[in-house]
Amino acid sequence: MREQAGDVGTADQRREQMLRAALQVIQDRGFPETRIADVAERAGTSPALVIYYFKTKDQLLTEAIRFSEDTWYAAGKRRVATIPTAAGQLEELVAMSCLPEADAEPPTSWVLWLDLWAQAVRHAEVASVRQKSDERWRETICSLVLAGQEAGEFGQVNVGDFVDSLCALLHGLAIQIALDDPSVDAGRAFELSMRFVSGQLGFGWTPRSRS
Amino acid sequence: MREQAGDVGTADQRREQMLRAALQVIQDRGFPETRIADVAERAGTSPALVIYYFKTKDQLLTEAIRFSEDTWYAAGKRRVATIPTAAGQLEELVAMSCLPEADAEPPTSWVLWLDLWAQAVRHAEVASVRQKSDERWRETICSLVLAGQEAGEFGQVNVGDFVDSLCALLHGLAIQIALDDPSVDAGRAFELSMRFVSGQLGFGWTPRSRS
DNA sequence: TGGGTTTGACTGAATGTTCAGTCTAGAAAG
DNA sequence: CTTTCTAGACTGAACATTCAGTCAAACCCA
Repeated sequence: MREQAGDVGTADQRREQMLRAALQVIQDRGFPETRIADVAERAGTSPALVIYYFKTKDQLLTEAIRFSEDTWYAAGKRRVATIPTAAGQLEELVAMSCLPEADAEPPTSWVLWLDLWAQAVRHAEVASVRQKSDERWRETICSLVLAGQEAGEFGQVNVGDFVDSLCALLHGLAIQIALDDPSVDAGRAFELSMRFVSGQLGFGWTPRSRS
Repeated sequence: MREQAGDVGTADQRREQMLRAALQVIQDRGFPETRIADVAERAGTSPALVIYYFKTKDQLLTEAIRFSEDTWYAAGKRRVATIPTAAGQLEELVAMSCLPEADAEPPTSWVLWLDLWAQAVRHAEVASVRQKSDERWRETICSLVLAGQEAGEFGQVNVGDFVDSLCALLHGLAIQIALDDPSVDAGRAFELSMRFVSGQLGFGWTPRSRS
């Protein structure tokens, strides 16, 4: 096997390159309208090669979504790890699901979620990706809140109820953001979420500048 | 034109019949996978006839969604009108967006919303349907809350913030319900929503039996 | 070392299917 | 007889997938 330093032609890298390309296409054409040819073009290869790596279009798209979710979750974990207080961590998570990131690699945007949800209805594989992703996310928040409660940062609310409500709220706001709704932009969504969080958990919070 | 009493062949009725058929197909195939032939079959006619009534597939689907939203909104208005207190009215609206209806004609289900959102991203016409529908809904709740506040039923929260949060929450919960998420079923969604509402507006509320 | 053989990455040109939309003509109503 | 409505057959384009093979690196064995 080629193990040299700057080698960009490895199979794994090719795969990932295609997954990224797929995500971009999904983002601007939508999941069901995404053509293999588009992905190939974006990745600078031929349709046949895409099929060579992923047996079917379906597999390609499903893996792309999974890839996106995993990356997003990993980024969340990483960012939270750098923050000391539970309140700060929670704020960071809320920020992640409200405020757009400049870096964005791959660009896990809200639009993708809309497709994810719509596909999950009929597509079992996608449904399971979503389900797992959601669960993972909820558990992250859950344990974070519990830690905050033990540390005395947060009041004693029912954690299960709080987490489910917060997640629903964030998803609902994500829809507005994704669709550019004039009444709720990203900043507003962030503020509403944080007001909910601080109100429920009983800690003080005031709007600051965006990071 | 035929104006006789029991006539089911009128153009308008034909249209509506097709719209209903379209909604059913969208529901179980998804918006982008809905074929003219499916709709025709469901409506018991030919594809050509469907095109005769709606010039294009796109127009058919868009109108179907609009039809669904309008019907749903009208039903909401009607139901709310029969209830005296603002708190009761609000509860009814929350129930409508959480609890499944047996009658359902046409079956405005959550699944449809997922498609609506996903389509709205790229499809301007659909986006405007969604936008208007959302706005209408928000205004309904808004004026309802204001009325409740004047009547002294509700406390003095910022109505704009409350409405946007509630709508987001309801949408987020709708996703879970639509996707049969094990952690949040319809009943739970209703309870979480009502707890939020009563908490924010400061009125007493305890779970009762579903209507 | 050098020949042959294997293997993985890759491609361009088919293939076959699926559909939206058209065309033509027949039925029904007035 | 004319207008409105309806259907069956058809067309043309779009697209996923297949196929038959090319090319080059890697491995093997004398």
